[in-house]
Amino acid sequence: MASNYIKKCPECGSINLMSRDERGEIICKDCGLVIEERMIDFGQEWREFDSESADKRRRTGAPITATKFDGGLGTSIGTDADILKLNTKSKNKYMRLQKWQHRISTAIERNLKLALAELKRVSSFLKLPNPVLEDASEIYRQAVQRGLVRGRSMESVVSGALYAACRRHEIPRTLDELAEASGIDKKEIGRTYRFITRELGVRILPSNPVDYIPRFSSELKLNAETQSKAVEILEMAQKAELTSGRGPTGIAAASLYVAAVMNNEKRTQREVADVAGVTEVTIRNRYKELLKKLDLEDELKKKQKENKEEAEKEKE
DNA sequence: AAGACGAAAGTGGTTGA
DNA sequence: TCAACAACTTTCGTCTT
Repeated sequence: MASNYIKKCPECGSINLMSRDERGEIICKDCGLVIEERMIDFGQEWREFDSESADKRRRTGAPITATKFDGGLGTSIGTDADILKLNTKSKNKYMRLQKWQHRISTAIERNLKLALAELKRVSSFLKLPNPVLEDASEIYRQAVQRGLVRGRSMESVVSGALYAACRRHEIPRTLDELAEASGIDKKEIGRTYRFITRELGVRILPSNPVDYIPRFSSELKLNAETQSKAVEILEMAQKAELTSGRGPTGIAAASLYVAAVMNNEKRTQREVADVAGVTEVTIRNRYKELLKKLDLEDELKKKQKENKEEAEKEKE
């Protein structure tokens, strides 16, 4: 659904892989800036978390925003006017029900308010675009309604929802990044992520290593050619079925490493490993496979030779 | 001296009986 | 529920630049 292409981001300046997502937005995968919006009405206006301003700002009902605890819809048990018409006995009954409902909904609302605040905090820390935040809110809301939060901390469910939302929008952050941003243990996030996606039936595509390239690339300050090269290598690797079953970050990192060496922008394995959150060993393994299976050895040597020659020319 | 390489042992998660 | 298993990590010694 998402098509990728290279473009320069006016916000963070990084020459970057942009993605047009299912909402028609073009998003910088590095800083999360929304470059172009073609859709009529998503995002923007709903900055509210209190129900007072909500009614004023929202248009006729739809679209239902996920950042409000019940999406603006709700069931209430009778109005005051209704109740006045009833006899005393029934009145008491309905008032009890109203009270109950009030108790339940305020409890959920309180929880959701807190959660949404946390969600916003973490997502802005990670510079995630608005659609992801919306999606995560929706996931969290459903999780609460299904009682999946019980026995888990709110924060971990928030992180899990965010992680899932990132994956869905193909702007993945690693579990490590989520862990750092939220202060929740990586394993815990992974666990709740698996749990809630399973319980809610959220369909997640296996994450695509290509999605990691732009961010790693800009963090390593590699130029656009190197980045394209890395994507190229990655696509070849996918065709050669080198990618299945491996950690996507490792493969992305290895492709980037090879591409960097080829383009005379060499980074050490350590550097690449650090930004990708894997070890040098993993990079080495993937990198060895890439060279072997894709017959890149010759190309690599050739490029290195060229680079050397250029370096000598410079000296003169 | 730093980076690259590879072997060996350990960890956490998945899978299948 | 347990054991086998694959991917990844940690650690460490050796080779290369």
